[in-house]
Amino acid sequence: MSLSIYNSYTRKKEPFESITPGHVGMYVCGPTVSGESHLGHARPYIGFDVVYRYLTYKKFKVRYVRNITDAGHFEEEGREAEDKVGKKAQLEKLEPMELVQKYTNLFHWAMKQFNCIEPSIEPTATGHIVEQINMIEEIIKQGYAYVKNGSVYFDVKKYAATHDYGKLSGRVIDELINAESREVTTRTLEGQEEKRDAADFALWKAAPAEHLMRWRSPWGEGFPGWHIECSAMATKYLGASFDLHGGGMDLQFPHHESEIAQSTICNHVAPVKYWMHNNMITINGRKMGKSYNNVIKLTELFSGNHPLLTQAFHPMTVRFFILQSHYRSPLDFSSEALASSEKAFKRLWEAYEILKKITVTENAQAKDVELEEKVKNWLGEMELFMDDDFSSPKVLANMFEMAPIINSIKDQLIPIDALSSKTLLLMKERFTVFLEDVFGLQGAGGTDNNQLQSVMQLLIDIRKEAKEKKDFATSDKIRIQLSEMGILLKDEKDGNTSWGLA
RNA sequence: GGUCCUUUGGCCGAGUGGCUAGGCAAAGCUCUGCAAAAGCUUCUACAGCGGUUCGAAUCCGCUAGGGACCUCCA
Repeated sequence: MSLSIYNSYTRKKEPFESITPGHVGMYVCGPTVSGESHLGHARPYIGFDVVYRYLTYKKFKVRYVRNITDAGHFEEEGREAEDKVGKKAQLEKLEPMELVQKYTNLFHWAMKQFNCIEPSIEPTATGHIVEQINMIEEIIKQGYAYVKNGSVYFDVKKYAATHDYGKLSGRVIDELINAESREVTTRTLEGQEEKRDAADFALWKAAPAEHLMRWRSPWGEGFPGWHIECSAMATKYLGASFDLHGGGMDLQFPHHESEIAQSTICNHVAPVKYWMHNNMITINGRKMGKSYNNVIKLTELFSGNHPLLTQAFHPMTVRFFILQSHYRSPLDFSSEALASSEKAFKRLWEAYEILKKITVTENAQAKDVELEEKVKNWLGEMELFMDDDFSSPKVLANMFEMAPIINSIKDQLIPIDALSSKTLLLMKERFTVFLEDVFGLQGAGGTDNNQLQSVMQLLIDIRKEAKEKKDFATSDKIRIQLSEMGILLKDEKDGNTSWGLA
């Protein structure tokens, strides 16, 4: 019953032992709010939400920190950022915080749609400029950074001489330093000529005159480099050394590698005990990303308004789709795959709804010992699977094994006393814990409206009367028209009729 | 060019030495006024070649395909 986590740093599954017993410090790289979140972004936030939920279920007190990257050179697509100071009226100018606000709100909205629990602390980069400057000063003091033309760079070569730079991402330092490989790349790096070495990265960048986001620093006006914010905020809220750091695989290098270097120099200790990296969501086998021009934004996904989508998808379908694969495996998106997840989720959730309604008699013994054992085994495995590096697909598979049993109990194909009352109660409890508490899933339909319930019951009664009178024209009219409205009637074995959203 | 990963049935996806993953789709059956839902059954795959082993989808090698990172990136 103890949790193991695959640590990207050691490339091994390791037993999870938190630094402070009973407590976990967890940091996840949050969004850059210069644009709208897409399906690819959904993976880490849902994946680590499940990690957070599971740790909480395991009785850890978790401090979950997820930043908002709101500092940098932001421009909105289709809106010119050029801002010759004073030439335009205040309101005509692009205000970077306007973008930040807009996309932060949108991100929060999406997280709510996905039923992701809010982090304990959601610090912004712009709110921690002082901490970042302090950290950079400390790195300079330690002799691992140098100032050039108002910018500050981290001295990777010096750091690599005594530290294992490149270990997390499996990089060979010599290659990075000599950087011959860069000949292959097409893009030229900004400020490259200022660096002592190509592998060095910026801690602070001097702001050009037209740059809107700028802060005063000991080195002149500028803005923080991309990597320093995470180091500064993680240190501030989780301490020099904390338990878990999560993010997408694509952040391993250079972002997380640099984070390790900065924090190690400042705090004289490795910042993170367990590094976790989720794999990418691909589309036609290719990573979803801005530069590939293949992104599906979350708003498009929820509305179905995208050429690659055949329909709209409910956030819970997306959540379920993501949980159906292991977080370290690549996950290929297609409208078809998502549609199949939608059906699967609906089936599982309906079985769960039925399970919740099953009345358990007290202290009944199992009549079907073989089935009893199977069910107990499936239920017992669920936690073991999650303990094994969060194997959510296996937990779901076990639940699907039990779905036909639940449905059969309802239809009395399996007598309720086949299973002991103890096992039935355990099944109810395990389903609730895993589906709702750990996986954070919710029913997709809003069918719990009392008035709607009453109206539906009335229609069902009328239809039943019509059927009894063999007035099938009326009964079919009710069924077919409801179906056109997206409501499905289900005639059940016992003569009752239930309904649900299609 | 370097580093690393990956290739599972019509589709999506678990699985790392021996035992049915699971889902979707499809087909048949049961139930049903018809249908849907539900239940039962069928579909038994691991890129290719070679090796290790009593035994390999699972380990090793080679070949072929795909991908990620090396550059903003979840």
